[in-house]
Amino acid sequence: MSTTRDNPRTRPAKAPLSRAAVVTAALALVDEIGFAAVTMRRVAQALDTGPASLYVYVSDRDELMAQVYDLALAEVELPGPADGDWRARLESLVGRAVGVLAGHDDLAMVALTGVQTGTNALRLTEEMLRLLREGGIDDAHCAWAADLLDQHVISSALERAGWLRDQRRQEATEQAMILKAERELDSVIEALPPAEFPTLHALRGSLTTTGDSDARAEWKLRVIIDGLLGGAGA
Amino acid sequence: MSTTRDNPRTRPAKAPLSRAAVVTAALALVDEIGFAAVTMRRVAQALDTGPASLYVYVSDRDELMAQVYDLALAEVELPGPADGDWRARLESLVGRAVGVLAGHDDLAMVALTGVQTGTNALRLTEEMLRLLREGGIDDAHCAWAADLLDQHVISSALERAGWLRDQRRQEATEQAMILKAERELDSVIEALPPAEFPTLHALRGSLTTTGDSDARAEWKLRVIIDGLLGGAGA
DNA sequence: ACCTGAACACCGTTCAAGT
DNA sequence: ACCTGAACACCGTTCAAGT
Repeated sequence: MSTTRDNPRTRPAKAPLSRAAVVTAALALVDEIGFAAVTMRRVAQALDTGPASLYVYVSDRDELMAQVYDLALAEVELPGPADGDWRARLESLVGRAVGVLAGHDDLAMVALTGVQTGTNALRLTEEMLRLLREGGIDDAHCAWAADLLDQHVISSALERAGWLRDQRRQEATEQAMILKAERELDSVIEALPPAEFPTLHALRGSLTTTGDSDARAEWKLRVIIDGLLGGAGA
Repeated sequence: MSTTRDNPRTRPAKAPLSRAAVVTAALALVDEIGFAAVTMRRVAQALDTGPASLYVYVSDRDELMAQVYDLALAEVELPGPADGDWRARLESLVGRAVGVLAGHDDLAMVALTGVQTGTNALRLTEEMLRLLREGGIDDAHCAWAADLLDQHVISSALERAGWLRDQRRQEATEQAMILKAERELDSVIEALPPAEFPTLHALRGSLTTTGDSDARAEWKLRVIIDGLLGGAGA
């Protein structure tokens, strides 16, 4: 595989370094080797240069990853009239954001460090707020509601990314044991003293069935929107 | 400060290494220098030993941090009858968990890597599930509800930890400019084309007032519980 | 048998020296 | 003026060699 990179036939004649090229290469690497494994040195290597050269275009690793995060969010298409009323559109928007982010390993971790102010992040926030207002959510609460939905997007994306990673690893090892993590939690609960943990024992079956992470994320989103409409949220 | 550690008068005669000692030292370091800055080497240094010695008691950094996370959760007191009905107790429990975790910098990041199966994490989950059932939440949905509440705890703790960090840094530099991040977001929105981002402009005031992170976390929690009671959650 | 010094294979970031 | 080789100050983890 290293021969492919070095082969002048498969590599473009020139590699005109630029901020966009660095960010694009980093996103491709996230998909290839995973978020945590993307280092400045590896990004540089992918661009056939030294790590020091990257600092001409990005100030540090965190800033680079923030750019990568926003580039990924460009993949999220805003829902249109065909997606239904404001609530259906909001659910579409959130679902797509989760899907896109989960498709780039743990990239959503970037958003945990603070509010993202990239163009695409703002584009999604704008649409989220617009739909919330259309749904009659109080102006005073829209910001908090968007925050809550953002946290849902990030958490669900990370959960789903982890699930996908496990899935892939399982495929690679061809193990028949479906969902190792599931069985692990099951046995942990089983070993707990029933007198102190009666509820965990009673609900053991439903606690360890984590397979349908999609259905769960959608259910959570419905709960949040219901809450926004029903109680203190309005 | 380094003289204090080396001074035999202030240091116990022996340092009997153990798993508990390693975990306790690591938690103290998280509070002192922050989650990201805690390395195996620094933990070893705090215990007057070499980094290799830690691997007798923990298998790697992730496992150590999982232990530290669970040790921190021991600080969370379960609500009692004095805290009110199931809902008031649930809100207390969640609020305390957020407070405790936020008090240890970004330690909550540990919980993003997967379901935590430490004793204290399970103790909190047990109580959460018990209260949800007492509140009449369907058995089939309790696991998902606890998951949603967990995500809220972790997200809110990280948000609050970041806010506390900014606060501390601000005090240290004695800067009068209150909440730099706030003003930054404000100016970003201001610079946005109003035609494309009308809602962000309209809600600019409420979007950039992030000060009361406590009130916001409590509002979000109310929304979630309302949603659990009102709609698809029941 | 248990512990650990020293080493291995990495990091992010800087900056003087080159073009 | 712009770019980058080489270096700096770190990492997590391993393992052979000591006690």
